[in-house]
Amino acid sequence: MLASLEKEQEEVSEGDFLAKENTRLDELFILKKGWVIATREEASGRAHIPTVYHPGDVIGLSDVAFTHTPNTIVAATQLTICRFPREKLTDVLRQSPRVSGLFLALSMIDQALMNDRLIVSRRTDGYLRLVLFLLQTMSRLRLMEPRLHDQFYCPLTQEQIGAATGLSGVHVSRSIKKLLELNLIERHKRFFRFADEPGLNSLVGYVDRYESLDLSWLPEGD
Amino acid sequence: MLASLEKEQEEVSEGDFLAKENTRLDELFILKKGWVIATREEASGRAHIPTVYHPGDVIGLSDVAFTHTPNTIVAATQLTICRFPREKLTDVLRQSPRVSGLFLALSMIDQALMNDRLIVSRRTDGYLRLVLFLLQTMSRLRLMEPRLHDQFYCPLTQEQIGAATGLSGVHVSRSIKKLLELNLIERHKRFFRFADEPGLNSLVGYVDRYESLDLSWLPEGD
DNA sequence: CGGCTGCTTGAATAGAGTCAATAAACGTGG
DNA sequence: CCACGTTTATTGACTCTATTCAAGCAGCCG
Repeated sequence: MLASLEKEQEEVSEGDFLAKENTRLDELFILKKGWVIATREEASGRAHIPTVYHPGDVIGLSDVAFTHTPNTIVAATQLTICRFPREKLTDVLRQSPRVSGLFLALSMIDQALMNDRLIVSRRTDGYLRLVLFLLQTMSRLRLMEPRLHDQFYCPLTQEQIGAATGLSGVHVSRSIKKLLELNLIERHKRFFRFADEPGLNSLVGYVDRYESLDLSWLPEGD
Repeated sequence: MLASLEKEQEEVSEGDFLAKENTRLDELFILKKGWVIATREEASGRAHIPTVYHPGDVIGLSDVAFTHTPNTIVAATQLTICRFPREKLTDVLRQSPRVSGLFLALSMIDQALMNDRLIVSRRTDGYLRLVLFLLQTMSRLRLMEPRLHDQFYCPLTQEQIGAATGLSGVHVSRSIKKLLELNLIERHKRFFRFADEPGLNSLVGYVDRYESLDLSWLPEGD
């Protein structure tokens, strides 16, 4: 079932749009390769990135239920994607209780991650938002590529990291510096390495949600 | 189908717990009457309220996918609830594509609302967080009780509103004062009335997500 | 070797938090 | 019905931290 959804792959260039703000989004995308960001301009004019998508993610699960999406969805790197028209979602619901449950689970997971981000976004200490960003990104990437161990390449500019964490680009730079000085991370260009992951975890009380999944309630069969 | 889920109602007293942090949550709750808050203590020790539930909400949709919930779920008022064991979710997935889709839609809606909150939480202007809180709450309550028009009773203390918006209790008081001075709202005790709803909307670029739902992709039948 | 973009650093500003003191509202029991 | 104590709300003074503006510094590509 899932395989049938991923028949036709498609390449997308960096900077291309998968969806534009205030338009109807009538398909989902399954991201096979690359990073995607959802951006949104806020009333004050500042750009925000509510979500960053990584390989394996289903893009648009929080948008298809609405007549128009509030987000602009952009390829942050070169991509490989599979399109997933909305009617196919209807088919899935009709035909496969298990895959339906998986979609529901995905949505729940996204919500849990966003909850964690929401809490941290409300603290004043900005560098902790960066810490959570790094930890969540690492966890997510490890899911698909366990061999990454303790480091990853972040294709986003510091300005974009700021938009994703709610900091100004300037402050992202300062926060990285602080983490370097505390010997919590190392960095070479856009590679980040965790020098002291337990230390980072305890700073924000981080829990890897992927490690505490319980999907025993999913129906068996296809 | 849905009716069968709501057979046995149950009363819960204010202050009672529906779930405790770091325990397994193996049932959902359908909230019939009253307000419920999910609370969480953050690393620094400050209390946060990531979600406030209102009549009609399904409580715990972001928690059942995990072996333990990060949230403590508390009755903010006297409640009427229906329990919804996790196995029943499995039944729903197996038996009713449409209700499965509805659950998925609910989860998507929650996500969209949280996205809006996340964006606003990242701005510095605190009184705007309060504005969004009021607007989202009003929209949500109107869903079930359209006759409310432009006012509602908020059973939460200002300290709790602060925990829900990411402000200190003190600052909630100041922000309310500011909105009163701008003639955007009126207030009598814990009743809030919108004196200028368009004005409030434009402050935060508010969009009522409930009014832009598109559920045409839900399968027909039960 | 320019010219671009992205990163770093400094100084000044603005806004939210904290602490603390008061005032108002609410509930309880006499 | 009133007096008391507790909780909740308001206000002021001060601190701390992220932002903004601005200038300088890489690093990359043509």
